[in-house]
Amino acid sequence: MSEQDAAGNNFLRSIIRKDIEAGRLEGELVTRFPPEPNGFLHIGHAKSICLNFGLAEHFGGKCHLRFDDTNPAKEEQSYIDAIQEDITWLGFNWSGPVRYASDYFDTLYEYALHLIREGKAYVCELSADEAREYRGTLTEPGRNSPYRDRSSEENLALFEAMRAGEFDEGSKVLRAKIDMSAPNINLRDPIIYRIRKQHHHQTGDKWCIYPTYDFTHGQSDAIEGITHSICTLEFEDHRPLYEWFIENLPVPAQPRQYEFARLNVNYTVTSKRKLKALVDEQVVAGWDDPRMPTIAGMRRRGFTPRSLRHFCEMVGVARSEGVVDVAMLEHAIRDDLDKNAPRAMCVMAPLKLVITNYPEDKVEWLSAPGHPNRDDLGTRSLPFTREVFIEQDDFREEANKKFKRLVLGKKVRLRNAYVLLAEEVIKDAEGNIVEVHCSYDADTLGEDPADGVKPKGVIHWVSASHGRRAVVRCYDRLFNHESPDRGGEDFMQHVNPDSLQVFNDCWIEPGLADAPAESHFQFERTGYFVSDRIDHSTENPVFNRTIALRDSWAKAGGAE
RNA sequence: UGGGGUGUCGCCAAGCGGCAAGGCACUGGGUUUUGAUCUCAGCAUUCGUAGGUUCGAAUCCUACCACCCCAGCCA
Repeated sequence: MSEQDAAGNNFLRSIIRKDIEAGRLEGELVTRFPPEPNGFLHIGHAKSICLNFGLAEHFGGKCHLRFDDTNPAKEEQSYIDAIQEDITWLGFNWSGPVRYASDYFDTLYEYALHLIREGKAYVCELSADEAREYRGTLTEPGRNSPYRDRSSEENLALFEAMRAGEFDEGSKVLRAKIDMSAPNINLRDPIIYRIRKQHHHQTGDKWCIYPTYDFTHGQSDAIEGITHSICTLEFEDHRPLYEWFIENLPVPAQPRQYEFARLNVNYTVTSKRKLKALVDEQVVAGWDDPRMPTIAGMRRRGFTPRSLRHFCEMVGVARSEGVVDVAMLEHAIRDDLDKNAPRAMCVMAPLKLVITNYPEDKVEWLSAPGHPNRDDLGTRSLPFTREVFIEQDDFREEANKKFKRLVLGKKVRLRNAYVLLAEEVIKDAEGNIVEVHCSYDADTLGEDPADGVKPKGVIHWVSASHGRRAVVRCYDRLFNHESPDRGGEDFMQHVNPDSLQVFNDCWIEPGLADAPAESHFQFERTGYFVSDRIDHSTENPVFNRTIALRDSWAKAGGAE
């Protein structure tokens, strides 16, 4: 086993390995990723995707994509489309066609009839409220429904009438007859079919009764020959029911369910319900807003499939619930982009520098590496001119020795260019610094100054005459509370009001405007950015900040 | 005072009776035309607690404690 494998090792791999060794797998490993199309996929789903597809990849098996579409009231075709795009973007390919639990509605209906004929299911006419009462509580057993002992014939007739649309929604349900006194509430005659006079995105108006999750999932797994059905911990209590159906129905295979702990990340929410609320209440611009922990949002923010997959690998798979520090996610994307993103320069809050000893009309095209330690990323040309922009934060009239940038009367190196000396500050009537006049040392291109005194600072810059205007959006965490979830409905109160900051007067090196949408860069000394996949164009460049560079100076209070 | 789970470093997480991996975070040193990267070093005498078995226990046994999930005709 390679080190890589050892890192990705987890209890599920052990289980599968043992199954293979014991010859319990007749064919190959088959897993599935079963999203309900009622929202966009989020980072937690990414973990499940990496797990299910990753397991199949690792053991040379297959992974199906199956939409768990048993509740037409909440589902939409648009979500189906988005989910497929997310999975593909992450770099996974499902085996065979896109599948739907609704593909099996006919079979599921037959299974229900089978249960009825066996005396193991009945039509119940208790209202929802009554059913709740009869169900008992966590500590008290339930009571049998008065409809529990109908004959198979009567149940068959009633169920068929349900299917024919003869009853109102909520008036009747089909229940499995198991045990109303079971300590596991899921076994207290669970509802397996309910009446929903709803148009279904896949089956249209063919059905007015829909099977529940419990009655659908395991049987769908069996029909598809899923060998290991992996879900999150909250379904653990459903496993006995999953097994009950498999045992009591003429299904073609015997899948097994295994559970793992879902992913939680601090300073964020991973609940489709809450994410939908953020969209519906327009706290964000949409499911793919760069601040959203959705896969589409993170993509737009500038995360890469590789970084997300690496993150999921780092996080691991286990059965203990915990909260992963966002710092780990941030590490994953920085790590990837540091290695792979070409470098560029962008000034976000410009201050004009006039290099007084540089000829007015002169333009030098300086060569700069695409990446400091990757020659394969080539070089780029930077126009050097008399007037350049630097960051306002990179100049001070006076400063202590810790400030390694431009100070009046001191020297600094312009990244990939010359060393210059700040000689004069020009201010407006209010005393604001308007521009700084400097002189440059023509012998310092790629060389240290002749006097041997090396400037301690290096700052980025963009030609004022040849640079291009750009809009840069900086994103911060959407919530300013470590666990916005806790305490129930109040997560909206923790929304960070400053999660988006737009810079409209940014200057980028000219070549950057030609970047295609969704290109990743490191703006040196600033952070990692991506050209927006929707709004960016050569005419109107728009970049999103994916993540800032680590900044030990700021951390130590340097920016004070 | 039901059932099902989980408890190993600030956060994830290996470990499966032989003497506590790794990653993130953090701290300190070095390199550096990015206060980035890289690099070196440090970071659990201890595994929820208390007993017990054993030459030996995070790993086995017992009891206790804490936290999570379950009473949708959601998934």
